Amino acid sequence: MKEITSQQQRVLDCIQIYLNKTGFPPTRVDICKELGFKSPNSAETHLRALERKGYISIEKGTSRGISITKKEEDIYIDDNEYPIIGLVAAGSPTLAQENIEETINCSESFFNQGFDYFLRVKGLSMKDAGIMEDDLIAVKKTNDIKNGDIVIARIEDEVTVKFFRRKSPKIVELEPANEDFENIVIDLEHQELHIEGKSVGLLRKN
Amino acid sequence: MKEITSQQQRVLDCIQIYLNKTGFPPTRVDICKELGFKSPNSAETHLRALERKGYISIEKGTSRGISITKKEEDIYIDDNEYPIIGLVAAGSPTLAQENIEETINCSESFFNQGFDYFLRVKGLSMKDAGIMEDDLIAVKKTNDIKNGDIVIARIEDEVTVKFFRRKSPKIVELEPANEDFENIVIDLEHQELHIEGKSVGLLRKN
DNA sequence: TATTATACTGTACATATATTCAGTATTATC
DNA sequence: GATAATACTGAATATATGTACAGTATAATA
Repeated sequence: MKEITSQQQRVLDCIQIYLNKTGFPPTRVDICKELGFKSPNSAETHLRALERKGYISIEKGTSRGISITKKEEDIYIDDNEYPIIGLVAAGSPTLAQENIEETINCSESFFNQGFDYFLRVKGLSMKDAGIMEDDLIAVKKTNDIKNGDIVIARIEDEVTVKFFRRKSPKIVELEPANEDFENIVIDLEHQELHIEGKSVGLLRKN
Repeated sequence: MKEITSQQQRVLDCIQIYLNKTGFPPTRVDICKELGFKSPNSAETHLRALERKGYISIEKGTSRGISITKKEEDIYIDDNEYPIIGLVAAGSPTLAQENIEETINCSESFFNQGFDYFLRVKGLSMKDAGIMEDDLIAVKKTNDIKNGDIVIARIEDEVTVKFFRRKSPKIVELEPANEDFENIVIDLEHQELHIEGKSVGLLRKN
């Protein structure tokens, strides 16, 4: 992270204080009022400098579109805050900040086994297993998968939740729990299958 | 804190998720995009309702001037031990010591609303609602029941979990979520129906 | 010495945004 | 049966806000 000047630090502090006080970021004019500037462009140039140096990000054309960039230390989940990650149609579920909807505080042993994050379910392909849309699956990252486990699997770029069935050393079937969906048969010689983890529990908020 | 409707809850959740994702609150149009509304006034009226009920505050004339009011539950660091009670075929679920299988430690606000105990589900009469055998339902003791709520009901000595449907002032139907089960029709003039509470969430340990 | 970054004032303008008004429809409440 | 609350669409508007442009001045850098 690049060095910032004392004035830039004042602006950065001002944003944080304003956020704590109001719950939303300041406008250029708000910053000017707080710090005594007379032109909104004074705030603008400082904001641009802070963005260039990686301390904030600014959404273009968006009012109050300032967000303070989280330091890496803050991203890693400490102790008992477990992130909820949206199940995106394409791409792997990652712990990148922008994918985290919310966090839930509970103990590591909440679901008997340890787990790593919550995955928000899309669709009804596992409805007969009692997994409904918007349910939160407690996911444990592991390669220790047994037949019949509910796994979070990635095929190419598609992430899906299904029962795991190994048919032969080279053939794996991913089986939905919904008669409207078909089994996904994967020939490991020709297709790549990545197991993100398995379900160790489920949480539903009405 | 007053009750809010499911749509108002969706808007509240939308604000929280938007905040977590971007670092600043959404505009009316942002909320419309997220929830599929076509008029900014749809978001506006929901926001006004949420403000009136004390869930958010809105700064007048200020873009993105929404802040989520902290709940009392969030201010106190509460973890409580919530008991798991077995759903016995006959008799009311009671908090008597001998009925408590185990306790679970979590915050009161774990399921958005407060709740009182966990009920372990027997049978599959609610399977199409994603409630499977041995699941734990978070039960809130209340008489504030709306049609479509999942209630824990006692008829004479039999305790059951079903959808609540009031058909007329004197007729209530308890509707299972499983085509192998029949609706239970209760004539309040001739049968006693006691509502133990309603489901506000669900927990499953694999 | 020329260039770049910092640190401002001041004006102007397109547009992002809150907010009001006019409707329609359904449901709950009195 | 009337009233209020919920749940929307759709259009219109004043203003809040981002952002570009034109300047001035100082300090650091190459």
